[in-house]
Amino acid sequence: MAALDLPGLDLEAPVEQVARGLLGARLTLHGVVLRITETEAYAGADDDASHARVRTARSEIMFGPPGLLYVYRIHTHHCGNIVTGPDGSASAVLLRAGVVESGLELARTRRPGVAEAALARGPGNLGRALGLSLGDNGTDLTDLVEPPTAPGLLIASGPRIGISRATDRRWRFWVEGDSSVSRPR
DNA sequence: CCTCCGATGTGCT
DNA sequence: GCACATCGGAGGC
Repeated sequence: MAALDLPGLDLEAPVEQVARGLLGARLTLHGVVLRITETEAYAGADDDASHARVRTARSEIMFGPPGLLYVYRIHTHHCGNIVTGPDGSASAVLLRAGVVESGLELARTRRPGVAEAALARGPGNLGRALGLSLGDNGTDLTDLVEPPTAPGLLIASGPRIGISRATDRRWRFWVEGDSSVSRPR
């Protein structure tokens, strides 16, 4: 059986399917519980927008077993992904936005003066609200992710944001109408 | 070793 | 719409 066995959420399924399935899931990290509202799927060698289009020290984690945390740095921010797919295949789901359901005070401390709905809006802001750092790379999320409990979410999709290659894939997914979801540029 | 640039966000024009 | 912070990673030499 898979390293990460979550009811109703098969992390070894195709990455775009997992990205959809993670909407409404809850992630607990560094004192904050986040309900995920926006994700993006990234694959391996066949995805020119993915860090794993080439296998390097940075992307190595994406080739590992599902359920691990992949953290990368972009400019002044840290972004978090959940590794998916069988061990040996490269794919991950970028966490783009969420709603802070617990640990609100802590998240506010990390992002002073920011409206509640915007605390984890955008991957960099989400990482900050969760207190992510490169040291979190490789964290086993097995006991830290709870699959969605409320089925029937209205899910929308569109092109991924901020990439210059493989822009034809509609691999960004979000909960329609949720105020925490980020806007395309 | 060196140069270029980014799965971002904010602030200013 | 555009500049820019800020530094690790990727790739060139």
